[in-house]
Amino acid sequence: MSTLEYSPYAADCPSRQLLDRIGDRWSVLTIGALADGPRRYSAIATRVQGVSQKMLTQTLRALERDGLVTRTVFPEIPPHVEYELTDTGRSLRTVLVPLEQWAIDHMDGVAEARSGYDTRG
Amino acid sequence: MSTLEYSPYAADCPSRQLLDRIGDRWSVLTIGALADGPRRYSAIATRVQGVSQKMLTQTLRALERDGLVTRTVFPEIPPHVEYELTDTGRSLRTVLVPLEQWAIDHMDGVAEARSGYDTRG
DNA sequence: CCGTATCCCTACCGATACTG
DNA sequence: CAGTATCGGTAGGGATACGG
Repeated sequence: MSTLEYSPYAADCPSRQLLDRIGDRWSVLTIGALADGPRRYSAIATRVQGVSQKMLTQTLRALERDGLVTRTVFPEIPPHVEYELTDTGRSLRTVLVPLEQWAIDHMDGVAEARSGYDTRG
Repeated sequence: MSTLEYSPYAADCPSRQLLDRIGDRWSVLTIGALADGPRRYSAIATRVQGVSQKMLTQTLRALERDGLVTRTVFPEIPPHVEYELTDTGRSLRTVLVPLEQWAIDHMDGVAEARSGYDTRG
C-alpha cells in the first residue's frame, strides 16, 4: 500500500467523498451517456434506461456542481438544454470505460458464481 | 454508441446489476483493502475507515457470492478468517486502480468547482 | 421541452447487544 | 476474533402533479 497522506481509505479524505459520489446509482451511466458529445436532456433520459426525471435532474446538477458537466440553455421555445462533459469529466470517463467493459465481460461469470453460491446455501 | 446487444444502459442487463453492486458504498474500498494479498477480517476493518461491522460482513459476503473474494476459515481458537481476491476480483481491481487515482488527482479541483458553484448560488 | 415541488415508502445502514 | 440479531433513524428515490 502507498504511503500517501491522502487516500480514499481515510474517512475524511476528499477523495473518499468523490468516490462516494461517483458510486451513486446514476452518475456513471449519465457520464457514459455524454461520452460521444453534447446531448439534450431528453436524449440522456432515453439512453439511461430506468432513470426517473427527478434523479436525472439531480444527478446532472451534482455533476455540474462538481465541474464534470456543463449545462447550456438555448433561449428558444420550446426550451432546449444541452449537457456536455468538461475536460475533467472526460478524464473521468476515460477511467470508467474499462470498468464498464469489465462489467460486460464478467456478467456471465458472476451470475454463475451467484447461483453456485446460492445452491450450496 | 456501440450496437452491442448487452450494455449497462439497458435496465435489465446483468452488467447493469453488476455496476449497481460495485457502486455501493463499500465494495470498491473493500476490494482495495485486499489488493496486496489475503487479509484477516479485523485487518480489513482497520483499513477501510468508517465501515461498520455489519456493513463489512455484508459486503464481504456479497463479494464472495459474486466470486470476487474467497473466505477461508482456520479452525483455531480464537477464530481466524482470511479473505482473498479471486482472479476475477483481481481483474476488477485492475480497472479500479485508475479510478482511485483519478479521485486523488482531482479531489482539489472538484472541491474548488463546488465552492464556485455554491458561491454563485 | 425541461424542469420543480410534494408526498411517501422502503431499503440502507449505523448503533447496540449478544454468541461460538 | 469474527461474527449474528435486532432496532430504528434517515436519506434515496419513485410517482405524481404542476410550472416557465
